[in-house]
Amino acid sequence: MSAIEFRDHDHAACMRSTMQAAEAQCAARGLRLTPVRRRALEILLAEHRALGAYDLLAHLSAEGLGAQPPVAYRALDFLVKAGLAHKVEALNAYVGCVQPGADHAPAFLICRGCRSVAEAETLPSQSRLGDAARAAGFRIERSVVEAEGLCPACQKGDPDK
Amino acid sequence: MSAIEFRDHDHAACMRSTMQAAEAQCAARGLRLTPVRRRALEILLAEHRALGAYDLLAHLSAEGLGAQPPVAYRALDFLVKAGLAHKVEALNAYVGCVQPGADHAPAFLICRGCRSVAEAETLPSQSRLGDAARAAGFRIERSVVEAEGLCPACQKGDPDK
DNA sequence: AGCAATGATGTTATATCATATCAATCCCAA
DNA sequence: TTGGGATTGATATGATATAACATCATTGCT
Repeated sequence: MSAIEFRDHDHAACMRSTMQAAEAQCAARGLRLTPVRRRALEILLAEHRALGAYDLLAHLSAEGLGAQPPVAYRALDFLVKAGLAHKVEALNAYVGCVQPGADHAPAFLICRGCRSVAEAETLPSQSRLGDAARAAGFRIERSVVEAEGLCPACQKGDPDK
Repeated sequence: MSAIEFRDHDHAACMRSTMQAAEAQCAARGLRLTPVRRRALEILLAEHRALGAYDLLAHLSAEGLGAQPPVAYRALDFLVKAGLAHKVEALNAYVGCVQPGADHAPAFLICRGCRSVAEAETLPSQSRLGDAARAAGFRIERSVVEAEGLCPACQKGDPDK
């Protein structure tokens, strides 16, 4: 994997292509990417960071797109269910998915310096936890794999990236 | 690993030996296992389930061991820092550690039927996420590995185990 | 077009999880 | 025996999340 999130890249293009992919997904699956949902996704994708629901709500309400918590939570719920965003459990925060499409079990690298979040893939069934689950007769339905630490930029003492 | 949490076992003995190990740990490291902390750990170990901080508080206050949230959170904070309990991020809840001792990066199998939690070990550096981290130059400091699903008993339609 | 069913949004209120702060107390060591 | 650090008690508040219900929009049916 590439962890593009931690590297310099053409972020405008990155966002455009991700939004296009999201739209294609919704069209293909009959999901409605309404203005609030679309804007919520754009906000989540604006930086490769996790945003709290109330942070998102602040952005939305500044744009007149709703002022109460349920607005943000409903948009997040839709995006997460549609696989367009993920919840980062260790932060109680949400991040836009840069590979919308295939169902996937995401894994995150979370920088505690700049709060950037990079997404990788897991195969829980191939992990040691998968071994343990098989041995115990446990059926895994969803997995949460998150690592906190320091991204390359923050290791160099540049917490703003 | 054995996932003793999902199997019938002599739980009284299980708790006794875990509490002894916890005491030994504290003695060896100069930590004070005060009455509130000790009781909190016993409550967490009473079943192999995750308890919310306020669930724990309810037990404690029923025994006259404090009535306000900070009591529970302070006890949990101590236990987690001492490695005697863990936070289950996916549930915002806490579970007693059945292998107190060595610093470890725990991984959990969480049953959504009966809320039982089994603890396994991870080696994040050996996982695909570890590969991704190395490739990205990311330094992992802490990892969260949790799988939700159904334990053997709940797969058989026995949600009370 | 008219209409019903479903989905989406607006709004109020409240539930749940967690911490800041400061005073009082305990415990050990010098 | 007293002083400093850790622990506990108590009040208040902050942060995250959902329940419930009214209204509005979209779609599909006739």
